[in-house]
Amino acid sequence: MSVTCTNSLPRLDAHGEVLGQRYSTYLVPTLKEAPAEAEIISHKLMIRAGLIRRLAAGIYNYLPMGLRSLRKVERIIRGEMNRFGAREVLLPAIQPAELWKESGRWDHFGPELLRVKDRHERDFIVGPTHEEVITDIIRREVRSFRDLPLNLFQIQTKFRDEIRPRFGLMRGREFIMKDAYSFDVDNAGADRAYKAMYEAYQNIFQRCGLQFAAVEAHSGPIGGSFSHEFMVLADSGEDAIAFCPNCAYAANLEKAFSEYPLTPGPQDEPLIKTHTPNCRHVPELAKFLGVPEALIIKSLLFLADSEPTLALIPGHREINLTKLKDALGGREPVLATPEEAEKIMGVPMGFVTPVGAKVRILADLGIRRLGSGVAGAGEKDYHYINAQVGRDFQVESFGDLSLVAEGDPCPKCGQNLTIKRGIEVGHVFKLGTKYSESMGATFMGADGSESPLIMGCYGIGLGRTLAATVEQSHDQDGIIWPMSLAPFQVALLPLQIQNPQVTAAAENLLDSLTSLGVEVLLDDRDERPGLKFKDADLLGLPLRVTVSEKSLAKGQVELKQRATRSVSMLPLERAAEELKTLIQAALA
RNA sequence: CGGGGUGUGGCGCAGCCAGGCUAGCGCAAUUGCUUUGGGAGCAAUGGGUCGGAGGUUCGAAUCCUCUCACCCCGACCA
Repeated sequence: MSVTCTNSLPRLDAHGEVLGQRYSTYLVPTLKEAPAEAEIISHKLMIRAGLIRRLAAGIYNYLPMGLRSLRKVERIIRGEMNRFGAREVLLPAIQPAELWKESGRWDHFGPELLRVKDRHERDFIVGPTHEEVITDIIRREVRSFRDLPLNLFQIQTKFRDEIRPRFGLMRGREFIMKDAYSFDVDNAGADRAYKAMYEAYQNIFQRCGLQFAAVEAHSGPIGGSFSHEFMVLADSGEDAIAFCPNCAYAANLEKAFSEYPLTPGPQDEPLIKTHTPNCRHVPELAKFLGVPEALIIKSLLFLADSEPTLALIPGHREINLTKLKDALGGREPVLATPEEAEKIMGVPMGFVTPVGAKVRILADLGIRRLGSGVAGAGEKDYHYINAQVGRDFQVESFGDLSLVAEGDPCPKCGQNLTIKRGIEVGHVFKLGTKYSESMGATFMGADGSESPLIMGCYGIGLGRTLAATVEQSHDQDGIIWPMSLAPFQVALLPLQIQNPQVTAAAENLLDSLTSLGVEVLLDDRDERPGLKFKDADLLGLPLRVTVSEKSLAKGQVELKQRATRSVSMLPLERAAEELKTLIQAALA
């Protein structure tokens, strides 16, 4: 068995990638039908186009074509990170448990954290993120303000044992992430680092050809820090975003705030207990009493670490669990079941009352504006009318607990907000001193005093960025790659490969294109034209060049642009230069 | 974790409820001939311990028990 050898080695680009790849010697297992496991379009197309294959739930192989695109995302990210002053490192995937115990996250991270033991029964984790490791480096190596500021990043594999991985690369358990960590001596410096990363991220997603928005994000109970998520707009996105069509306001629904319209309840009216048979739910109660739903004080019983808390919110509003969790100091609120509620409050759900309640009561700001309203009476089939805040029941604290809804007024300009869906591809986060304090990462200032470093962290999901690109850029026939992320820039299709003239013309074009640094996939398979066209559409390379007997007779080749489907003829001898020009224009 | 569903050749599926010879179909693969600008035709060929284990039975892809894997929905509003 012998293999035919080409007389020369292939041309490589500056990154060591093959410029002109022959389909016949590549691995591009395209499929006519999408495997049943794939649900969303990007997942289906990435499998059908032979970019990825699933190994286990939420764990994927990148095949050669997929890897080429991944590398391009990686290079764009690396370039912008370097440009904005971050320095690349590479940290281990496996980390000793001690570090996580020190930061407190060994106990608090939950089952997402994959814990493993080595042969000596010592505890390790597979890194879901690297704050601990990076902080450990800094506390060992950085002593003085003279070493600062510093921003370190890496591009590396993470593992998070997600409850429910789904949508292919979109929410995997193992995934590749760019994570950066900044260290500054003061808040002003930390803000500068944050702004630099914000700008870098805008460049990155722009260069990836994505339609995206930077939105205010939930920052959790980590302190008075702030954060932004970079969202790719797509209907299949797992996140909801509130947008103002008028001003620049945009926020993750978890974070979005609105002072929604509300008519205050009557003041200083007597508390009246009234019979409300079978009125368990807000709409039926409002209808029965002939009052607006907003006047009803919804009392929801939650358990946080089995401690009961009553959350009050106007009847026409919904609770934002993320905000409630923050109000509970980061403990996960779980809505009590009807049985638990009845056991704790002594009445069936729907009649639970804040009046005289022995549990902790938190209320939405709307309740304070409401002043008084209809509340459960703590007795089956009875409600109170004119239950007044402060007089009839006491609230431990008021806060923003409400979920923003479509049409709510914008907190900045008052215009009606709209809600769109998005895929979170990046997150910039001001951490403050959470890790530097718990892990003792301090520096000595010019005045000789020792202070904790101010940190920031900044992440981008590479696979998710790739999937989001496909999600946003495809048609019925397949992927439409932006020039910047396409595995190859040109698909070169000789149609009659048994015709030596056609083959020679294609080989010559391949040679001149690669000598100009153009990335070409030459479909040298002995297949019918229709099949090659279908595969080319599926793979979605931006420029398709067809070499056929027909066009060759006129000294031309045919160019078809994947995105626009526009067709034009190029003179054979100038084809390479013209393609090169097109590519440069697209990348500019 | 709760609910629903699916595991049959590389991919997509039928067969299962009413057990019965060598387990089928389409695509893909291999070979040959024809064909050649939008997933070709004909012919032949190869490939499956029917997810796994146990059980019932003369006989199990099919029925029962256990188990593993995967997918979807939910884990949210009184």
